[in-house]
Amino acid sequence: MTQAARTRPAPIPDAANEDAREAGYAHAGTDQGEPARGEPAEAPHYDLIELLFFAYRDFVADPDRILAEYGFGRAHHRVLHFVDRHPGLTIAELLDILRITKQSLNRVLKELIEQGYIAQRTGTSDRRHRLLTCTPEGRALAQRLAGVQGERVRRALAEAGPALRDPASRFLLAMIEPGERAGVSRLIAGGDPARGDPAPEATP
Amino acid sequence: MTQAARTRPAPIPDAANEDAREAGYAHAGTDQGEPARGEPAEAPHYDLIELLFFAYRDFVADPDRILAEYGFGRAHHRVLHFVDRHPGLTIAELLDILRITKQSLNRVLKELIEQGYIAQRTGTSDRRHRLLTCTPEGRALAQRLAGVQGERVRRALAEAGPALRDPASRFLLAMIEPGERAGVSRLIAGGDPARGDPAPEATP
DNA sequence: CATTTATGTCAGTCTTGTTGACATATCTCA
DNA sequence: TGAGATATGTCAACAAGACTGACATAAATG
Repeated sequence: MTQAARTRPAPIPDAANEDAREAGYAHAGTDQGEPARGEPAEAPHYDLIELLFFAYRDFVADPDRILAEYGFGRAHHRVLHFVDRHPGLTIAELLDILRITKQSLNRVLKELIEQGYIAQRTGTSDRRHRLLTCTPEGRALAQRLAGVQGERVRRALAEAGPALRDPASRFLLAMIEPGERAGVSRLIAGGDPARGDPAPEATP
Repeated sequence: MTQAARTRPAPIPDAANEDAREAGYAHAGTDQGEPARGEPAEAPHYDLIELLFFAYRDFVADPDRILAEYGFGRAHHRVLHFVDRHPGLTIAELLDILRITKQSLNRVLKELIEQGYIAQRTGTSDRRHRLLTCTPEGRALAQRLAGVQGERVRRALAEAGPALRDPASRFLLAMIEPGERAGVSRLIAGGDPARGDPAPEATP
């Protein structure tokens, strides 16, 4: 057993310390402190804020376990995922999606290439470009990872109601920076990340 | 300008490389490859998977900017947030919420205490416990951080429809590991993280 | 009094992000 | 054609935040 899981067995602490809540600078529950007379300035949606934290925490835990088998991390996952979803992606496009520096990207990308999960080709119309694609191994891993995440989503919708799919999507999209939403929508719709048009089906 | 934002100005790449999609191990869009005859084994919900990634990315970007002013990071934010929400929280409870090691927690917690954002008291019924509370400064910072995240949520609901609040909550809750949901629900409802009952209002 | 529990701490490692500087190949435009 | 801009690659250093293992102390508990 690792140290991350402490000595205590229960997933939720079980110490029944009745006095633990004699808070000093206390406040609790629904009272949110008046911000400035006049405007009640509604309280933050603490429920959604925290649900997003916990949901994301569990959402990435599944892939993390698989990635550990390969000696990879989350950074590798993101690269593999978007390259799998968008074969022919360039470095610049990937940088734009991931919002990290090219040095950070290069480190993990180099490993994925060296270990045969991603392949590079030189662009033909612009030979400066490096077009990234997954090898069969990379594709298999990417799909295994998407599999466990998709399974969590599938189960969530099955349990909470398939009707939630659309509202959940719309909420999450609205949580994205307004200026980015169009690009993200195109990307998710399978569109070319570089342009506005739909995905040109891979030429066979 | 930093290196993270590359030379190219556009948020979405603008190179019109028409040939970029002559993929090698190509696949695209909706075809998901047959998994094993018999069961069609529905494709993963790539839309929700990716929306979660992008939404979370922007969701944490707001606090990150504020935290940088104080020389703090995301780890400090999480600690501050849950201590603010649950005054009198113990170390063990916090470890259980955050799912990190005590060493990791201790590093950031020590900084928050030394710099006067969080205060510690010894438990009275169990003097081994350290009951954590925010100082006024800690509370102010915690609320400023919750403010920007709450504002994003508020705007999302205003734009995509207030009716989404409940469906979004239910979806996110369902995305959480089943065994954890009850505890998370209690926590969010303002309940004592250690027990099953509602929050004992802070004794004045 | 022995053991367990809650917490603190030292020391080292890993992943993944950052900055700054510089190199190379290729494309574009005047 | 040649000057610049663009796309990529790379070296070196650094920081945050996670991890591991080991050990120390105080307090509760039987």
